[in-house]
Amino acid sequence: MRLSQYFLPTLRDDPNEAEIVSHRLMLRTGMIRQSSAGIYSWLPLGHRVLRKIEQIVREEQDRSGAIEMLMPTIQSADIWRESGRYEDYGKEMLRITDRHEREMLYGPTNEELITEIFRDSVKSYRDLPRNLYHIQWKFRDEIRPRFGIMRGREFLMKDAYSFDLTEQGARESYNKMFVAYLRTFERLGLKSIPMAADTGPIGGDLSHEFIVLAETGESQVFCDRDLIERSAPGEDIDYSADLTSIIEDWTDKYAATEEKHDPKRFEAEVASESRMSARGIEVGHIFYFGTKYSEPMNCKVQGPDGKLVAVQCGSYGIGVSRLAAAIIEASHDEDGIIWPDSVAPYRVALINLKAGDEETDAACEDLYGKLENAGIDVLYDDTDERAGAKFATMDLLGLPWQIIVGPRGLKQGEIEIKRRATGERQSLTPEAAFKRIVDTV
RNA sequence: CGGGGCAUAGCGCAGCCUGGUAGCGCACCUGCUUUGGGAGCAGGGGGUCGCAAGUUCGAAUCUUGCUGCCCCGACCA
Repeated sequence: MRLSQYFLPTLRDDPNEAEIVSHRLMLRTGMIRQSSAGIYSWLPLGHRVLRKIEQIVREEQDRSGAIEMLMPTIQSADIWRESGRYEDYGKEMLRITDRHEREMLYGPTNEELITEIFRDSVKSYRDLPRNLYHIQWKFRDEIRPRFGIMRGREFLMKDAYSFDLTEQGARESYNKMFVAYLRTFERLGLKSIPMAADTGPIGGDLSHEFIVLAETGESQVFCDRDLIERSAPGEDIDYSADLTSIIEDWTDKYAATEEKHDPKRFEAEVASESRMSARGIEVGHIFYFGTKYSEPMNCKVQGPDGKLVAVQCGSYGIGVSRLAAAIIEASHDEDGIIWPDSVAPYRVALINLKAGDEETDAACEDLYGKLENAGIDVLYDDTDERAGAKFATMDLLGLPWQIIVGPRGLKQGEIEIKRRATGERQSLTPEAAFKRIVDTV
């Protein structure tokens, strides 16, 4: 993409209303614009990031055996009456009346809808287990939206729903999602820690929040330092195998959010040098809820013995739009964003230090064409801004690599590449620079 | 929802107290000079001063009502 042709309204100053760093940077880099309280438009740059995150989430869901679909944003109140949640959900649910005075709502979640679909289509245990997911916009009319995209009212969420015949089966489905989440967050360049969460009326040990560590995170978390060193299972993970040992490995150390923190247990279980207190952001939540919806909504299948049984269910959320902010919270410096390679809106910033100079233009055009042909996303600053302004803007945008081309270097037959994360620079011939970048993909 | 604050150009702000031609910085446009870390000079464009009513010869400024947004708290992917 040529910057001269792009839509990238950056801001030099911090907007007054932006309190946290991700909100400030998202506004300044022209990723988002507020539309009303807690509701945002995603401008081209932000949209690219959102799509990249979404794609990684999708790939890991697919790998785990979950099946993608798409449910609507608007739902009928009827199914929410069936589950009994229509009254329970309160004012957080945005209620809408259509022209025929039918009661509708903008979905804050989809348990009811997926349960209705499933019960109408599946009658036999032979069609279990299944895990269905979608990536769709949700709306929760938060009392106080804040922190930009981080706690907006409208947000993009991946939500998966598992259906099993037995509790044991449900536990296996749960474990698959657990592992898929570890892989997802790692691919997004984040350190995530699963923490036991409230299980609600069902009880048991099957609910975890996935917390990303970031200095500016909104909740206080306490854990064993060992957990930070763990890495997620590799691509070759076999989801049909027993995953219990992996889960145990990740849950045998102390980890709790402020709400569930027990200082006495913390001190008893964790050696003082391993005790860690940090800030975190909740980016995922998984839980098993058994027949909470299948029972009242009559979602039953015939078992091998011919008897009807209510299906065992769980649901699994990832805040896709929130992740964009969480990644920035976890990865930035005083100059701007530092995108992990996997979600960067463009991999390379190509900086023409003297647009209009024949030799410089030619060198840039050549590189730009080669990079594009190699399938590498490149944002080419072909404007006639001054060098300093270009550097500042590109540092702000935080693309992983900068290729800096100017007449001075070209006289020696060299251009410069810079790694945004470290600031490390290297002078190379254009050919070597191209090869260097291609090799990192 | 309780408490606090703000609303003047795309962004950041001054002007309001003490009513009288709407201003500054950044951004934007034109020209000249400049050109490897947010350039300089000159010229220029852009504002129903959140909305409505009131007071007044005259309201960004005073009064009342409303709306929007932000911050703190309880709640949350």
